Amino acid sequence: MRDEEISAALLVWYDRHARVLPWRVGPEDRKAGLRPDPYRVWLSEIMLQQTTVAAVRDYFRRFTARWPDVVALAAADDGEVMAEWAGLGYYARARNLLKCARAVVAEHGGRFPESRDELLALPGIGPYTSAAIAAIAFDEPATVVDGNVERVIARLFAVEAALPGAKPDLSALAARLTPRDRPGDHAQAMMDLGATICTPKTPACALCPLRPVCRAHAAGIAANLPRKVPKKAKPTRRGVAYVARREDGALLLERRPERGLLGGMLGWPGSDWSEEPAPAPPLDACWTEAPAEVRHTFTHFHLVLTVMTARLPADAAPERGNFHPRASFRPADLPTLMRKVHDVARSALEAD
DNA sequence: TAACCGTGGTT
DNA sequence: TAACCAAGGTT
Repeated sequence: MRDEEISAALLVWYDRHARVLPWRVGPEDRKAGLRPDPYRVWLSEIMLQQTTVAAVRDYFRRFTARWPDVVALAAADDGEVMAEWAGLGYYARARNLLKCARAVVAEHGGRFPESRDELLALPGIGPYTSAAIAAIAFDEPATVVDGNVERVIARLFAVEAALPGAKPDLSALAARLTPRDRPGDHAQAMMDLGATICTPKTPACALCPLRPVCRAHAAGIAANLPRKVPKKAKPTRRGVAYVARREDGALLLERRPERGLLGGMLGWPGSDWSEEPAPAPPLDACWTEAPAEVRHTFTHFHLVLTVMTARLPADAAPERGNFHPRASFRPADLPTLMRKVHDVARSALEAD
């Protein structure tokens, strides 16, 4: 079967089985002339980087309700955007989201550029996202290659070389299938197929529109592709977090540095995270160790945090951090690790 | 180039 | 339960 016929079969499947997503214009509406809002396409693509659709849904709804267009987002307060992103992870995305919105306003008059190269020059937009926005929002015949597409292509052409080394080969093969007509729907169809049929562990080949032309299925090795180089084991680090509560209920928090882990997010003052962390209380007080530890796993290490709590007098003067009044403190504004620390500390502070 | 950067669901 | 995995980008 020719490449064009494979693409056509995929679009027929997509017309019937496309997922309904808050940021998507479905195939019927698309063919009727509707186009998605580039702002919503961009926002969804940033949120979806290494993140599942289920996790993104509510964040997308809250962001678009609060900041309906790129001009509004560009004018937003940094802390409010970081708080709204809290829990979604990879916080550099949120910092770059603001940089990008402000660049679109300052350098492009508040409208997203339509070419892949101009999109690629914006903060937080890399090879995948630039192609996705160009194809989905602007109908450019850009080839979109994400983890789904890599998997679909590796199986379709039975590519046995391991990722990430095989990525250039997979991209070249994916480019052969990119149609001049409906490139955006083609990209979304490839990703929907990978997410719902051509899944990592046990692909539903019986339901796949490309099964008749899939070389991995013919060879009986679909579930074994794509091959990947094994990942390194995660080391375990330890640390101490300090939760101080003033008489009036105010809590001592500090804004983390822009760069690095949880950069730009609110957190509890604490030690370094290492094999043997040095204690680093933010002020002299009667610190009590909480009865439970906090365990959390990041991308490249496990973390075990000891939680220390203290009650402070009204005139306490900490060396680090700022007091946040009880009325305005929301655990949901914290990254998940810090939320876990709060849960443990609250139990300890209330368990008199 | 390879390390860094979150989190929650699935297996 | 531990490993795997998800619409990657930056340095």
